[in-house]
Amino acid sequence: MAEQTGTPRQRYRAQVREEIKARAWAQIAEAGASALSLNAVAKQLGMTGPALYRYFAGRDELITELVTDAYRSLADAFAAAAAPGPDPVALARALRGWALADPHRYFLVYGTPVPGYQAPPETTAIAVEIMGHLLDACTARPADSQGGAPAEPLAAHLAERRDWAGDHPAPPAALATALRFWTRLHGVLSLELAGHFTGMGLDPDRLYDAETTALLAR
Amino acid sequence: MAEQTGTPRQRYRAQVREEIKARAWAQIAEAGASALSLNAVAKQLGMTGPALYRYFAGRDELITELVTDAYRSLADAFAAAAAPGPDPVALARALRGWALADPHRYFLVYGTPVPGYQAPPETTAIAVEIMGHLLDACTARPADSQGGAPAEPLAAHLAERRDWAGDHPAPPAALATALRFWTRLHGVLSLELAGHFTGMGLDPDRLYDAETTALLAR
DNA sequence: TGTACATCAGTGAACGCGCGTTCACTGATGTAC
DNA sequence: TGTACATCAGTGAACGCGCGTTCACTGATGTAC
Repeated sequence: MAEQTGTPRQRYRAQVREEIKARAWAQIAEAGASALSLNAVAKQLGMTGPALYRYFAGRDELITELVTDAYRSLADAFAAAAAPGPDPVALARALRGWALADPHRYFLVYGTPVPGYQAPPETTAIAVEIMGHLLDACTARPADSQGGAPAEPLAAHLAERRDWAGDHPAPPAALATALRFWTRLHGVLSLELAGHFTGMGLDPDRLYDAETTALLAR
Repeated sequence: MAEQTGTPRQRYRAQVREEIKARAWAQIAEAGASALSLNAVAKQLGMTGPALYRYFAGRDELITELVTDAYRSLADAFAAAAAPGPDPVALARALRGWALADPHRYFLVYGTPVPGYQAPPETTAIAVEIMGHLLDACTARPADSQGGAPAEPLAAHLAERRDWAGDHPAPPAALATALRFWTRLHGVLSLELAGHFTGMGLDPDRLYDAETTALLAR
């Protein structure tokens, strides 16, 4: 995983940084992001608290790095899912797989904003990358590939504001489909991960599949 | 608002309880639920920390009460929206109005679960009440009122598991529509409130309206 | 290959802070006669 | 109406705790000659 370049000391540094982040994730998984404590992470690594300041400027920088990594991991998951060819269903599965693999990672990115903290600027580029894969898949659909005038009002709005699409040449119909994809899958996912379907006695798997299918039936 | 019954002391107690909760909400709105501090709330009320223990057994009980109140307020908002008659659009507007009026209240109910804490049992009944209004509105739609065999696979699943609907006599088609309503609107809302559309340069209002319209076009 | 030096990971003590919670108490409010 | 008593809201001190962060330091690792 980690690059094997640089001096021994550099490699050691990189390795310890990764270990710190791994422990931090474990701690977040247990008690949520707001409970992340530098001292506790250090103790788990057999170090004292101040030692971590050799690797991160402070708690905020650590969290920032974790958020960026979380975004990055979703982008990678999408890239892997898109590798065989453009396929919305593969992306839908990848999104859910990514979310279920570590719910707290999902929440760190898409859940309740951490108060007083805002995502680092790099995440914008990664978000564009993520949506890029989705737009690829949608554009490849015959139903969305036409560049003609979109029948729905939403597409008109989207034709004006396409910053989120980067410089992707997707036609308005594909933009609309991609966005619907995004909001609807997150709708099921966020309720599922927050445990609301368990309380309702429903099977999230079926609901997610149903939404995916419905999206493509258009 | 508060009942004017009971002895003066009881009325005073109820009043102070309400004040404590109001301050707690303000604090949650500022820094999130995990930052809620009894001492800080007490200080804002011109009291010392231990005084709050006359009113709540501890921090957990206070949060539990806030969660219950949050659920209750949504149920009330739905009841008010449904008063003129069954109308899905009115409920959709009520949901968004409720969420935007106090995003942290939304997050307390539908956002990242507070670690180590789980919603009190009363909330289940309120959730059924909330879905009841939604089911009323959907059942009233001609498209969903038929009791015939549902065309979609989702409706089959829903016909089996209808605990979340309480004893509501909604036909499977209405169950499916209500659930779609619920997940799709939360999809837009949760992304909106977490600030993801701002980052994308999109107008959440338009997206929400589009989803509402699409849901009824069926 | 050996020695002198520089780098730097990690320690331990200390800083000030705020947290939830307990306890014995004061003093005001309400009640009973 | 007045007095004796009970109730109970709120205080102030104290408990132990963990937090993020700083600082001067030790001692191991790597580098230069």
